[in-house]
Amino acid sequence: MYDELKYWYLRDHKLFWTLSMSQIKQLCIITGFKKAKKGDIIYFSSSDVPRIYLLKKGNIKIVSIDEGGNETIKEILQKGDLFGELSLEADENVNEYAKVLTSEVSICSFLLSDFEDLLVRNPTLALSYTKFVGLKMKRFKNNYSNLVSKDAKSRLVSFLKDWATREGTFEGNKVTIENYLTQNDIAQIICTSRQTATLLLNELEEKNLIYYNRKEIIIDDINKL
Amino acid sequence: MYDELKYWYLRDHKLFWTLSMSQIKQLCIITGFKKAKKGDIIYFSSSDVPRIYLLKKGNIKIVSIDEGGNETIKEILQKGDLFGELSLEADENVNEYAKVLTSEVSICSFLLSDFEDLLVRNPTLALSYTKFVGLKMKRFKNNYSNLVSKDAKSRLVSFLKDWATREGTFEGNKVTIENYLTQNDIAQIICTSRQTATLLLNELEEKNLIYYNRKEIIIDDINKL
DNA sequence: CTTCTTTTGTAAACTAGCCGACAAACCATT
DNA sequence: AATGGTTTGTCGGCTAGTTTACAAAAGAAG
Repeated sequence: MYDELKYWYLRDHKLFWTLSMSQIKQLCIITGFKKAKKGDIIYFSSSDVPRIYLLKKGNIKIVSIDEGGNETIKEILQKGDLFGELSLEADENVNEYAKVLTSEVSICSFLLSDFEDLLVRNPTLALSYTKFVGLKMKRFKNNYSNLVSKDAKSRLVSFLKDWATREGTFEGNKVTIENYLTQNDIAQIICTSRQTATLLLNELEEKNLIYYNRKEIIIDDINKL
Repeated sequence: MYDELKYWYLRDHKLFWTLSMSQIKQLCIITGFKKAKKGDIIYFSSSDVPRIYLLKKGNIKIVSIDEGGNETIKEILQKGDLFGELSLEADENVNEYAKVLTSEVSICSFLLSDFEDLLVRNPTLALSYTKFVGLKMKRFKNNYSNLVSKDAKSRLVSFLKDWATREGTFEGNKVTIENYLTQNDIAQIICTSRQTATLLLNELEEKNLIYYNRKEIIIDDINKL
């Protein structure tokens, strides 16, 4: 029963598609499972043994705290995303944790060491995993060059577009996004101050390009944005 | 004879340490080899078949051109670094090329497909490679957060420190770096304008923290920087 | 409904760093 | 030693975006 559950949890993720049910079962690498609710903080780095986490349901943000004590949003994760020691190397000096954004999330995790074993025994999986990490790197690179070459406004627009395509529900060119972020969150994601983000969002709303409130964001026509 | 050469070229890289000579020889994956000199441009993305490159000697910069036509430095590579389709996935929409910085460089390359085969057959290598890519991602993340939270001055300082530890020759706390970058290059690396970089470098020099010229940079005491 | 907390809206002052422009210094080549 | 190209130095003017500060609005909790 419970094994079957585990199976589906992993099977869901495209990374594990190639594995047979018995393989996953045999390896039985899921060692942790937890639920959490809005506002909860999940420490994962520098805590006991290194793990890899799979977000099964809901949304979380990965936040890091620098010496000065101010927090930066590193990533926003949705259902199906992996996080934790993705580089397969424990790293103490990073001070990151996850914060729950939606009303309820469920997360499962497995030990890094177990995962390594799995990779060594399944070269094809190892290859897909490498591509997966590579893809993540590309996204980062992309963010980076946006930050370098574009201003806050276009950063906001491309963030909204990205968010829409990843999570929005489309009706033609009209997209509705369930909004689990505060304007402050958005500001941090696009690397600007809260005030500037507010300003820009209102500007977009005045031009009738978007409709914003705390529950949802509606983009009237994603091509016009 | 030539095979032996290939062997050493790969063997040199820590990634390939675990492989035996016969393994490398058998796989015989090195399919390209070229020399180039200062100012030369090496196209690698979107050109014919995807490859992975290994910089054997000298320094190059990876540059990308955006729609507007202005170039951004993505990375500075030194002897021993890998570049190209590291994420194992060809990607046309990135417009990147490499530009030679030092008087002479040599580069060898192999086909992405050959490398994939190698990875599938050597799970341990696959694992190290994944860690290698992961490490690269961490560096990027680090740059990113520097850009977000630090000003130009501290970005310059941390770049100099990083450069020094990677390539400088130490005499106690005094470091000498062979300078193959122009101030414009440095400016692009730390994401600022050429003028600001000049200003900051001169400022550091006035305070006797560094000594700068076109051939070398001497950091008087890396701890005081 | 009242109170408290979080989120959003707005405005004014300030500043880091960009941009354009130009001169001086340096380097390579003939 | 003359020429031409690249790199470095320097100066204001300018602007995107920060910071500080306060108020209004929206939720959450009793």
